[in-house]
Amino acid sequence: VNNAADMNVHPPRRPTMRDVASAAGVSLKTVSRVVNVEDGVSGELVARVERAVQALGYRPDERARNLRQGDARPASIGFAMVDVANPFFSAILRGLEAVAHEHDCLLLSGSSDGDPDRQDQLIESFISRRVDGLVVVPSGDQLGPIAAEMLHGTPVVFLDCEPREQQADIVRSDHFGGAIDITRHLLSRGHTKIGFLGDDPSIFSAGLRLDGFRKTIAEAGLRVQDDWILTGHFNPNEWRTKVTQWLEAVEERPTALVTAQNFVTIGAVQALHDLDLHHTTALVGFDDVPLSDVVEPGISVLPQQPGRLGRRAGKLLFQRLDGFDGPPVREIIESPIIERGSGEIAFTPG
Amino acid sequence: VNNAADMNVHPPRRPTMRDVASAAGVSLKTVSRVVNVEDGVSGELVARVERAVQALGYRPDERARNLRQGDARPASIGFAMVDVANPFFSAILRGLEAVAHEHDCLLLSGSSDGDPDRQDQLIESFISRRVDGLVVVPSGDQLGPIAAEMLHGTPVVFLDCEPREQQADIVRSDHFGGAIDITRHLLSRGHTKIGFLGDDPSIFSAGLRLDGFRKTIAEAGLRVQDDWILTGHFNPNEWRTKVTQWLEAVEERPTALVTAQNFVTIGAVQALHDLDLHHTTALVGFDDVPLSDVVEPGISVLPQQPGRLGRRAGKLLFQRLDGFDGPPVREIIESPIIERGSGEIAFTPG
DNA sequence: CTGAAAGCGCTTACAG
DNA sequence: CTGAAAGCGCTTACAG
Repeated sequence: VNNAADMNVHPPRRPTMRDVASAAGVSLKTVSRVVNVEDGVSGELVARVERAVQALGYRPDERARNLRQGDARPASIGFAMVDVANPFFSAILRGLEAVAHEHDCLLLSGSSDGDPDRQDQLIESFISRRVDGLVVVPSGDQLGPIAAEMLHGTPVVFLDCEPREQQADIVRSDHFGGAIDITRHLLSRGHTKIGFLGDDPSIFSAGLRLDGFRKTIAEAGLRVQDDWILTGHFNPNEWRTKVTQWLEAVEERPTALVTAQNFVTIGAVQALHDLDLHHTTALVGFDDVPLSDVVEPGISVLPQQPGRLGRRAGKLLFQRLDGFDGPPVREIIESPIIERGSGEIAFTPG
Repeated sequence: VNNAADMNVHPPRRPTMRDVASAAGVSLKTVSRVVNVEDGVSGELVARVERAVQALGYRPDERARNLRQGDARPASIGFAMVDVANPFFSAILRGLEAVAHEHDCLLLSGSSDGDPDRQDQLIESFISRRVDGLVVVPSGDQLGPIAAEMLHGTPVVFLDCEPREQQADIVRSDHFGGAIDITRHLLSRGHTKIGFLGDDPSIFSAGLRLDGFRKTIAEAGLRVQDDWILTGHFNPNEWRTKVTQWLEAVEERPTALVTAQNFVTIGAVQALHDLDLHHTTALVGFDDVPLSDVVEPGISVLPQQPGRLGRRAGKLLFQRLDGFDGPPVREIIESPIIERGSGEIAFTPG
């Protein structure tokens, strides 16, 4: 009782279940029962333990609990994405968060910045924390540590992509079909010189969108010109600069643009305005963008539904964690183009 | 060697350090040494252990390691915010993520949606995982479980707010001063009927911004009219509707608006366009918004620097975790207004 | 250079 | 209804 000197050492030791037990004069197991609201403890002991918990400010250590519990109830899931600063991903994250919260489960997340190595690190850090499940929007087409982890029975939902040779649940948009729709939309307005601006094609969705573009251009009997294709991983301001430089330098300037992602769309619209080309150059983008109906002309887009993607992926994951054992689910979400003006600018010769 | 039946049981048991030890014919401790790249192990044993690790696909359990290690190296930090779907917060998160990654540390995060109870749950779930530090943008002015946790020596950085009666590191924007600047900016253009649209004032930053607005209006000898103040927690579309209804219903319509947050700005700009008031109603917002220089008129804003806030908060937190023991740091970041047109619309009588 | 024992904070499986 | 023992997967502190 006279260890005041000890008690005042800087970070006062955090009370453990053992401390609560001795303070309440009961066994460890009794404290465990009370803390976990198991029944079969007399009212008096419950009260005594609860008083001790209060007095000491005891909080159970979830790591220790989880360590012994093994595969009781999902305690945490992990989400690996490209860049949380992109609203597309943060909206997915928000959807996942909501589902995880409903299941009283912690959500770990991180951005890979499109770097496959960084992604592998992320996934490994999730795995080393023994997450109960994973949702992944992969960078690159390597599965890295994911495949091995699936062998251990960890359910994985792939978002916005479709890994080869891997049986797993998938939720994604129709990138290929969407790119075809957008490209046809521009072709039907008379454009023959169409540029494509997008993420690095090593990202699954970006690659498929580029494929859809190429295929549609070729099918229209046009040639795909490589200097009309610009890809990379940039933020809106960087895209603005890139696109401006490109439009100024390109030998023959396209009369229409496909922008394959929200940051690209924002940068490209700004670049067109900077060069005063916004009323003559058609543009349709993937992803909706804030204020796109207020800009002149309005920005035509094929919107994704990131919040819905996130919630759906979360639902599927928890279904698996709940024991669902059916064949892999594969959901492909299509969306129609929203016409706001920029995509309906017709080609005018000369 | 003949337990094939056992091996095929559905989720094959994850190999532990003990499995590696027996496969390599060494002790637990030797495996631990190799896995943690401690020296003092003969080349031959290192090779044998590494072979076994490979063969079994062994991955250390970070929870168990962390449990025994106690306060060795920061393993994880937590970030509680209002809403990750808001780019302001996701940009902060991205900044924090970068710093956490530099320190090889896991970042946990979650959204409270402005609900203090939800925030307490979040913080408690972080604490029960024994995060080594916290970064918090609080909802409401209660510290909930944070204060108790700080007593245990867990460093906390408060972001974008300033809790009363709590010694802690703080990084935030100058909400009060910013609101004064914005309001004066509009007053100096001749406006006397100025509306304020913002987050629920129970959120620290929102409250301070409203205070700054009120004070400046009063100092100008004007009366603060309650029906010119609209607050709440909505997304851009909801704000668009709210603002439209409000502008249509309000007895005397303001000629200028202060929008205290990015989602509000987006919704309000859309509402002004919907009602064709955008060329006559002045508007200055907190936070920058995509495409704000492309809209007509351009949207004047007092930009925050969320990425910088996040990185700065992360740096401070890891400084504390590194043992820095100085007095609380208090950084207040000021920004100038970016004039793009909407804020410079002068009041025209009649 | 290598290892056997004890412990981190909790839960499981079993006794009484 | 209550508890003593063993264990989760690792590390620390100590021997040899």
